Amino acid sequence: MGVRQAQKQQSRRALLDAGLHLLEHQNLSGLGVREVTRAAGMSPAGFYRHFRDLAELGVVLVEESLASLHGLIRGALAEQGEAAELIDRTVELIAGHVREHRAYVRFLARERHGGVQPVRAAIAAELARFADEVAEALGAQSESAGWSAADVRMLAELYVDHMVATAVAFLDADGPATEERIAGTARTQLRLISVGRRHWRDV
Amino acid sequence: MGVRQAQKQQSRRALLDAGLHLLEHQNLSGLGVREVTRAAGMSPAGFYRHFRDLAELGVVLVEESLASLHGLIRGALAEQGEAAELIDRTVELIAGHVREHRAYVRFLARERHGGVQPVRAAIAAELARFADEVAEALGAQSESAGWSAADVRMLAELYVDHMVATAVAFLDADGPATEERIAGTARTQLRLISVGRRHWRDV
DNA sequence: TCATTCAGTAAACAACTGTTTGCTGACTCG
DNA sequence: CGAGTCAGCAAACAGTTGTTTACTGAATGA
Repeated sequence: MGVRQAQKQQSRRALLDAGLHLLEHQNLSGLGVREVTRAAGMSPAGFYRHFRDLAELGVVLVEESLASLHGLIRGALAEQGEAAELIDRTVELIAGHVREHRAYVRFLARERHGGVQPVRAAIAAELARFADEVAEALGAQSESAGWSAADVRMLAELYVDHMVATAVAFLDADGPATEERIAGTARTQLRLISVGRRHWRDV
Repeated sequence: MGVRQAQKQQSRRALLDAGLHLLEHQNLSGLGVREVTRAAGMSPAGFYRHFRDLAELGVVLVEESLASLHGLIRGALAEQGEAAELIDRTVELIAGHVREHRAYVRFLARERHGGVQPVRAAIAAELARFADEVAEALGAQSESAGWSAADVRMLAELYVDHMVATAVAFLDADGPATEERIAGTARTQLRLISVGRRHWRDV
């Protein structure tokens, strides 16, 4: 890639970073083009060399956010071991992810039901793909013998929803103490679901 | 109440209604004072006779939203009967509530993690109070014998989170078919949790 | 009845906003 | 080298914004 392209990419990155930073305390629908370019050290007109809209910038941020989340899910599904310790590790994985990608997670939580339709649609589509992935992994496990595809799918959705809810809860933790309380709650809830799963066919 | 006060209340209502209506397709942080007064048929300056801020208006909307949700929870907890049919009725209750209070539910979903801190805090506080209420009701049930207070509390949080997630899912339903699919998923998930609850102490 | 209160107004304020325009100057490539 | 590309800029556009000001006129209550 030439110097020209590299410089352009750098500016684009600056815009995305400035946007992500501003969105930590603000909604996408309340963000302004001038605000972003100012924070990125660029003139307002420059923005349009990279994005048509702020919505377009938002969609790119969604893709980046969910790419990182994707890694998290892959990691959690790849784990092996006893159910209890698997749960512990999953929750710790989520906590770590939130610590490292705080801005992305906050952005996702804020815009998942936010006022910008294309962004909302992008998030919903990606989360649905995650549920597919989790469903596939669950279906391959021995505990799912005798489960219908629909039931596996709803279990996957329950897990994804719970993961998102837990991540969002971690966001608002104001110290290690509350963080541990949230982790404890999440673990117990996962354990409850796991018990339900084990006795699913005894009804 | 005198004619004077009644007229003032009416204007206030008009502002709240206009705000709620505009917030169906928009974020609170993207809303403008002028926009609201225009929709309410009032001059911009009139707004300040009723609210200091748009955030203040938002907090009032939160209180109204959660007052209606409160009725829903009371209703669900008061239900009696077999677990399976109880679940069916609860999910139907949620679906009905979303149909009747669509704008309020959308507003809650949007601002729960939105960019306006006081509104976010108000929602979080009210949801925590709901969890308290649910926890109390659960603790009084015979199925909770031998459960620690902390475990009952986490179960209550799981139920509240799930209720909110289900309500939000209903919002995006684009027809009776998807609505029924969402209801089905919610029912199965609740059934799974209920199975887990029944076998909680067998671990 | 008549002074007082006060919800709502119109007008003005300075400070923004998104977007387009023509331009410049550094990179690209034949 | 020299023509062409194109990222970023300054300036201008016509609107919009939140908030304050002094005001009006209907409801109030002695």
